[in-house]
Amino acid sequence: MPHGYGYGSPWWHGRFRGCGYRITVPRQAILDFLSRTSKHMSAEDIYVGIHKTFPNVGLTTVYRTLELLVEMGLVFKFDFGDGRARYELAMGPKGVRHHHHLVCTSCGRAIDYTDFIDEEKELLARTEKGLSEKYNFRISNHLIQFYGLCDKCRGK
Amino acid sequence: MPHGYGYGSPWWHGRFRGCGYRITVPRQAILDFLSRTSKHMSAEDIYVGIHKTFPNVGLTTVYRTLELLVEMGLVFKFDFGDGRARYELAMGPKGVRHHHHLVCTSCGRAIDYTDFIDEEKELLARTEKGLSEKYNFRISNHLIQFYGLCDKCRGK
DNA sequence: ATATAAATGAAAATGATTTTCAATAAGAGT
DNA sequence: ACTCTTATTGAAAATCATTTTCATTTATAT
Repeated sequence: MPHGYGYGSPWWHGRFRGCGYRITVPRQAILDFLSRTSKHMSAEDIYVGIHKTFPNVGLTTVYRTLELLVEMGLVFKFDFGDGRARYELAMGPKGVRHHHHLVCTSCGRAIDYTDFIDEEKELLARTEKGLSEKYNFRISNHLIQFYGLCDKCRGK
Repeated sequence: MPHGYGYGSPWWHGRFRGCGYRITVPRQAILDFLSRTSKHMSAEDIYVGIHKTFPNVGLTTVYRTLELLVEMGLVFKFDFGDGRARYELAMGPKGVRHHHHLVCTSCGRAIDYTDFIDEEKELLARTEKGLSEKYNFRISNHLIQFYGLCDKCRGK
């Protein structure tokens, strides 16, 4: 099997071992679950999602694991303004899934978009460089979100 | 006094009256306080800030007023990732204060920046147009934040 | 197989924000 | 100015996502 991780250890085992973190059932369950969806999941969504298969993984552990994954850079954490954080796998075997969000201020739905990323990337790189120098900031990340009304909510 | 609103009713009275909202002491206090600062204030910051002069304005009213002001578009609400919302006056007599933020992931400090706004504006306008059409979204706003370590937090 | 420290789950704590509800006050009409 | 109507308010209680505590379990180095 050239490329792909169908058999053998999942690709992220090395990252864990390298950081001295243990590979546990809840962590595998959560990463596996996240890798099977492209939606924006809340901690509770994930808890519910794995509960059928792993009934003894608690919500606390989901929160703790997500915090760890965010800190490791494996997961992105977003705030769409409804008071609960959303999580998404940052990258898979194929690399970083770079995208931004269109958030509906009425129903809270968030749509991923990857359009215009190339021009955007170029501008962002320049902006980051300029800002880093001017404010002596080490920029590691950015967030772009557009807000508005989705097609369903437009008709009032 | 040509231009400026030093005497007479504050500029936002009309907006309130037009919406059928009453002009009350707490609302005046909060708007006045926000117009005197350029910092990013939490609801409690505002509560504390006006408490000396207006000891009988409660925290509940601060939250309620901010919600109203955000809905009216007079105030922007931001999330810098520390669990408490921050508020800023959206515009003054001089117009919209368009800027974005550099957020330090270590100390939580947020720096305003207005650099590169012109190029950015152009790209954003194009992106908004494209996204609006493609996803049938009515975009009304956007958020851009850069995350990293500020000068003070860089030296670990 | 064993030791040891990391990881876990349940319950309790936290803390920002919201809701409830009776009391107050803004503003229209007089 | 006075009255009426209803929006607005403040205090206390409720909510709810997330975090902390702590005794127990488990991954993994030995």
